[in-house]
Amino acid sequence: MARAKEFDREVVLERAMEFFWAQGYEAASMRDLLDAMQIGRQSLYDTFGDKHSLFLASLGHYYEMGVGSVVAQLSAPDGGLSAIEDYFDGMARRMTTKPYRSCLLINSAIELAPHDPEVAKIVNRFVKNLRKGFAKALEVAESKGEAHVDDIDAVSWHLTNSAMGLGPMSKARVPYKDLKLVSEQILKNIRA
Amino acid sequence: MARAKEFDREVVLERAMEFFWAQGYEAASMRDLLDAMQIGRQSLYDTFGDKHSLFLASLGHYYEMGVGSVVAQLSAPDGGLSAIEDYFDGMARRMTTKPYRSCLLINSAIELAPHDPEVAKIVNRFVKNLRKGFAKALEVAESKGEAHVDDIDAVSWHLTNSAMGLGPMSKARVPYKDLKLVSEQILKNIRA
DNA sequence: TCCGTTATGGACCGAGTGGTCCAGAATGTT
DNA sequence: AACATTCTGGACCACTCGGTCCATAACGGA
Repeated sequence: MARAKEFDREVVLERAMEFFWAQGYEAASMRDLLDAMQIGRQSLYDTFGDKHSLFLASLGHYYEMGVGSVVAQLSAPDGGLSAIEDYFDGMARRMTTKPYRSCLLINSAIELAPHDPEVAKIVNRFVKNLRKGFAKALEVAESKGEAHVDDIDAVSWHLTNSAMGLGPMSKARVPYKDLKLVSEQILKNIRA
Repeated sequence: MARAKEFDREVVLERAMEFFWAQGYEAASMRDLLDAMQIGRQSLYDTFGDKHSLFLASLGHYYEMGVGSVVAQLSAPDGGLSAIEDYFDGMARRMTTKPYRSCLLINSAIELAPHDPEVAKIVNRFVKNLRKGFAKALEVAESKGEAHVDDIDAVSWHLTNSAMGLGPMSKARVPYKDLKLVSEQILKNIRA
């Protein structure tokens, strides 16, 4: 054996993810990416491969670190309506404060999915999981008597669509005040 | 006077718009753009200025030719619920057939608005107009007794959010069948 | 201590970018 | 017919892109 890596893979991947999230794929140049990751050029190529592979790794990291747990909370056995409420209000609040970034997966859907089958696959899987999460939360809500949903399939798709809408809305600079109205209206529609 | 232009400004602008629509801003190179527009290099720069100006012109053209009339139909005095229904079903159908392109303005919101104040302004104006269109359609629907809307502000924002959601949804390859469910559910929520 | 292995970062590469320049062709006016 | 004006398209520019190469430094094992 010989010299050990001077950086932690997780740490620099996190930085890459942050940078892609803030800039988008095309707009993020490898040079700026290197700066942001605070890592040597060759080290990056040795560790992650090319730009596209690095992006896929970042997307994976984003899912595991961020979205995964949020979606999981939708399926919590004690969740129901409040889980859905938390999801939408959390999203609305996150998108309209501090770094003003919408969801990396939604961004990727728009920018890359049409030309990039691998990204398209990941995004499609995310959407399906999100819908499943909503469906589960609706079942729980129904069993708790919080809501009466006649067609869980239709309503869960509708909720998924509403979640995706928040991305473009925040990018269009719609303020939290109005996104809050959206979130409340969504809840009102499914409440018993 | 001298030689007349060999092309029609509207025609080549339409082609540019189509190309930006299909490719996105960054992914559309000037060389490919020239091919698509079937125009000489210098002619383009003389007529439209640089790439960014050409894009803004394309976006304007998109609004005037496409979205403008669609939004206008929402405000039609005999519209009401059916206008809203037509809007969503039309969007869902358009996004999931033939060239599979979502709305250029939604795409631009994601790709450019964060870094491009001019685009952000246009997108923001579009969103506000769309919301106004929905509000008007809701008023008409109410006056016709098709729906009872307690909070037009909240519901029109909700509809706007749902409309924006269709963009990412279609890019994520959600099929028409499911988008149709979304569209129906939206209507169900506001029907009396 | 010395060797083999690995990480490192700057030099470098070809390709492609948006944009400019200019010689020449095409046209309306006189 | 001759001129002035304008359009046209290819040559060309500086620059940036993603990616590779390589000499050197840093380290672990024997």
